Amino acid sequence: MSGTNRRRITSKELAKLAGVSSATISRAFSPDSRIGSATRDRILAVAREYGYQPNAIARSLNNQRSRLVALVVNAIGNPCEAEEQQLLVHRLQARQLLPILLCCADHSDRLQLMRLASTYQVDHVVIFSDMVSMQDAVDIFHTTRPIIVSFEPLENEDVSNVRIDGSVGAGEIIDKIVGDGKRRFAYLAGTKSSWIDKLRRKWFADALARHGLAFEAEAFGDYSYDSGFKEAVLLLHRSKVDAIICGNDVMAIGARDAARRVLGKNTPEDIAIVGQDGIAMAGWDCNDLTTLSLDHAAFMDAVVEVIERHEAGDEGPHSITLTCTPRWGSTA
Amino acid sequence: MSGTNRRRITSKELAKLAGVSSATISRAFSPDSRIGSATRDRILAVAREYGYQPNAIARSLNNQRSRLVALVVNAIGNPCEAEEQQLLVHRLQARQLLPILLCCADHSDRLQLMRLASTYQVDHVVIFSDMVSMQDAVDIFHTTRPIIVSFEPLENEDVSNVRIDGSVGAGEIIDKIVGDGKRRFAYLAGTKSSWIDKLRRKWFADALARHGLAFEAEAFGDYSYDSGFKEAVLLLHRSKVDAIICGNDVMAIGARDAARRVLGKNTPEDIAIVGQDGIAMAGWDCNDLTTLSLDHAAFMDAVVEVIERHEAGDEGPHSITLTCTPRWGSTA
DNA sequence: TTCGTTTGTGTAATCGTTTGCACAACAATA
DNA sequence: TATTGTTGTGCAAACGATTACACAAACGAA
Repeated sequence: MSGTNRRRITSKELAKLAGVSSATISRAFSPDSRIGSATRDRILAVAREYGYQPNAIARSLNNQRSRLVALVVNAIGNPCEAEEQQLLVHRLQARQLLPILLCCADHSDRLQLMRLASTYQVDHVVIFSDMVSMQDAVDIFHTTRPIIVSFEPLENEDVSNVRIDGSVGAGEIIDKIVGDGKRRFAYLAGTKSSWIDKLRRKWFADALARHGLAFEAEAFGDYSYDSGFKEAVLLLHRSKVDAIICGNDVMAIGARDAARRVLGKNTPEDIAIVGQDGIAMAGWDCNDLTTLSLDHAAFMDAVVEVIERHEAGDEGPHSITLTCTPRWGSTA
Repeated sequence: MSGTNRRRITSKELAKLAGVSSATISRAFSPDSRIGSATRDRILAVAREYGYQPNAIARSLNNQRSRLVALVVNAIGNPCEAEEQQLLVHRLQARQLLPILLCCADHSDRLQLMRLASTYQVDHVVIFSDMVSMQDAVDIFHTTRPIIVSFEPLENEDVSNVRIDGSVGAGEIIDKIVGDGKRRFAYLAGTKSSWIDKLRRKWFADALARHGLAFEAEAFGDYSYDSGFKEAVLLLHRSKVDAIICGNDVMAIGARDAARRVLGKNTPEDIAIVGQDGIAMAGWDCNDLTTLSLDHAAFMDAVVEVIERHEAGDEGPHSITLTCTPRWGSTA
């Protein structure tokens, strides 16, 4: 009930109250273990009365399984990651797995943070952040069943991963824009160091190459609206591009606003602007962005699929590849 | 190094390797404990060599302190919560506290979820969600140092909390809009059942009352853009309001788009639209929303302040109140 | 009746730390 | 030299569960 007692009751104490041994208490809470159903019912009743719940920390120590999952992300504030995390957290919760969030943005010491999480004996690790090297992650979590990485830089490691391939979708988008008469492309990257971003850029660069074109200008932001706005202004002042491919949707919205407000250019007539991610906001009436979109639900299904295989004892490595598709808006 | 050994080395094993007892290993990792500095250095060196880190699960069991913090939120996808969570997670990480995320949206069984988290002996709980009753939270986490609730329905409980008061700011916004000649107000609520939303509505209703006005129409959404859009359309079709106060910024953006696109009404001339939260997106050039804004950083500072007092052993209850201020845009 | 099997329960070891207590070595003091 | 203090270390008992093993009771079959 609304007990205000500070201390939690232990299985040994409950055992005394129910007139059994603590082993029997434990069995009452394990779905398939040899125990009389009368005993179980009685124990569960007494447990409810005294608010007893088995201590997960103690259980984890004994089991060698914590049912904790470390989620290594860049920034929750980024809508794309937020949408994905939301979906993943729900899927984990449905499986009685609890997510521990590690946020790598800003100047936190990422390695130390991962080391800290690893001391909690997490059962799984999902790396979304491209700010940590895969090798560091593998080293630090060497004891955890091999980690899952969300993107894949090369086919180098024997690490389970979920890979995103947008090359085909990027091709379709470039075809359309070139078909509309645009020839002078710029790439507005998420970050300078991100390998994810380098891969994504390559999808579009390859598609351009098939038309005998290449990026005329480059700029680097930080995945934020403000950086998209600011870099687009600079870009459009120093070169005469008529199409900008952006590292994500939020930057694309920033770039669109910059083009419209500062340069007086409209999409798609004066300039084509393309985002990446396919976040919900891109589809809002006020944005209506053309974007290379990923099915986030399918993405997270894939992540969970790998986790479940690991749970089942099949350590893989497993690899699942997903593709991105264009979502057409009025900006390109 | 890049060891691929599955099992983690224990303090007892390391003790053998270093020629000491496991107690000494433990002391080497405790900042202020009686241990010779030569011994400590040697142990730390050997530990690094074999990749030893103390097992936090075992430590938690012994210490009765897990350094885990449960964050009970509605939805990470909601930008306002995402921004706040981001700030909070950083502050926690800086204190070597790890956040466990409980996401209450959708149809997950919130109570069971909280019970699950409570078995992990979390040191603190922060309730952001208004989908769980405070009483449930207090009951389930009765063993944890009293929980922190982000808003406060009434002065009813002896629970530490951080309270948001927007009454003054809401008054300023209403004054401005009434001064601009608007008289017919609607409230587009976040949800029907949320007590947070009821409080927020009251701030504006009280301000209207001072002008001898009241809300002429009401509608209920779910804090999403789509619900803001849809409900605004219905609202504007069935009543002749010239000002809409929305439950959050995202719905306000949806309402603004609906007014513009479906009804052909512009802000602020034809209709005033006001948001709440003060998320970054509200300030984007394409939105430029007038909103009752909260300083999220100060908010999270306050949450951490309470956590730190609890950590220091002062269980309070503590209460901190923050106020909201208008952020003027072009929609009102 | 007697033996083998099934069922339900208790005993005790284990998971990997931390920490109170005891004690040896050594330094400082009288 | 004998007497205190101070340091550094080990021993062993927690912390709160789970589970292999042992065993008694109940049951069916011969």
